[in-house]
Amino acid sequence: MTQLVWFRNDLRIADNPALTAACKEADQAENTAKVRACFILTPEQWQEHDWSPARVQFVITHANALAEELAKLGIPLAFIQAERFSDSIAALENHCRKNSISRLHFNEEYGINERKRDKAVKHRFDELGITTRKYRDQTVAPVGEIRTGQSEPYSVFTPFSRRWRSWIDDNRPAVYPAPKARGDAVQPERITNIPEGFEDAPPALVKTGEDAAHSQLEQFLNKHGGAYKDQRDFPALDGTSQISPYLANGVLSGRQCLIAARQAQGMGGNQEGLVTWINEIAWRDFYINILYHYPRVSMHRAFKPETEALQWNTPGEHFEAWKTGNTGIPLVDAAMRQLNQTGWMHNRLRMVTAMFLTKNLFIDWRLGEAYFMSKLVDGFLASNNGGWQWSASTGTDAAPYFRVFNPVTQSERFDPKGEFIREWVPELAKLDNKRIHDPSKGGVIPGGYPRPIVDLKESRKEAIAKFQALKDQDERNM
DNA sequence: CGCCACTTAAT
DNA sequence: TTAAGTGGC
Repeated sequence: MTQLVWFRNDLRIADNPALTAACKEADQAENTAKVRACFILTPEQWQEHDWSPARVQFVITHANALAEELAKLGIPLAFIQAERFSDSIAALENHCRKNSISRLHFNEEYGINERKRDKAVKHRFDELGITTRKYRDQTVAPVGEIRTGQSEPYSVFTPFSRRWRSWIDDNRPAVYPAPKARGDAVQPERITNIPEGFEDAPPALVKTGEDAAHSQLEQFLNKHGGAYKDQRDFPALDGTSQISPYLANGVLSGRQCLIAARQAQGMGGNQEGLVTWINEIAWRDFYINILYHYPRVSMHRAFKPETEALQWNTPGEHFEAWKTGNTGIPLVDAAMRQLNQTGWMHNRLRMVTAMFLTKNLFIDWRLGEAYFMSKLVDGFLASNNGGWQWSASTGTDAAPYFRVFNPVTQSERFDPKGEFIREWVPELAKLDNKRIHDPSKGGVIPGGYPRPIVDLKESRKEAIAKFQALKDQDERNM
């Protein structure tokens, strides 16, 4: 009787329902019952899902750290090589045979390919007589639980979040207990090579390991949590939690974040900041639920089907300028350079750059979504897709199409002294606080910095007209 | 069915 | 302040 925990998007020991359950089942069996673990490397699949080198290196580093910590508990973690999800089924089967596995435990993932893979594994393992058990781990309120009065999924955030908060008050989620040592420590396995194509990543953004993740979380809640509401929109400030790489790859769970934040609230301090931050955890749960209820969003389809008729511009020089941070709009360029150089972008700037690509350049949101994934260390399908579709007005709870961020206005509001711009677009560093937001407006543009590649006013008007035409078309069809 | 509220922009 | 719009109660 050996239990196998299959780690995927949950690279942690604490608060891990699959791991806790496997250990419990082993404890209830005879003395010799063992717990093993595995992680499957599927680099070709990662490539296909646009995983960034930064993310792959983060995952490998943290899988190694996980193997080390599990080894101390007497739980050996095996690394299994498979190119794609479809190969991982046979590889897993082979591993289970060699290690006389009787039960397989894993936490659910909600992308369409992940779901297909898990279904195929269950089907095959049913034939083999190996029990599979899956757990709803990724959200604070188990995915699918939060529904309207008519038991329908929510498609708008605000009512979802109200229901979510009351669910939490009623259910008081707790973390799953971390398992105790199950015997002598074992020698940990280790991945030593970075898969081909993922070698070239920016330096690691955060420290490695679960302990480091928890310190980062605690430090944020204690030092910056209270000011979060007022500071989170200013990219030059250290106002955000910076835990997204951990969260996106399961080194921290949403539950742990929520419980830690509520604890910090209980200890006094500014409540409003933490309320706002908890709302961000709700956004994450919301988008995971959307992915779960509407699989089309992970099949490159718009949440609002009628927006599929939009004729996006062919991506050419404009798309290149956006990617490389050479649009002539300082805040957009600063943000894109931050992304390219660090694998991370401030959240407000994700909205600003996404709106600029989809509304001002009128380039397909799918291209932006894929580009972000290919660079972000915290690239997470549900949130990235949700955010892009929100910005493009093709998604749930979309920004009304006539509301287009003006990137220069955003710059004046959220980087008033141009500090963030100066850091990432050094050629503009000498401009004064007024001119730095739009150097093309009067005066000489510093050498090498481009003029804006589009007219903001004009392009905004055109985008709104295209959405308006779509709406008129829709009404004629009714 | 009428109303509230909205990761907000433009005025 | 208002509102080119609208989901959910």
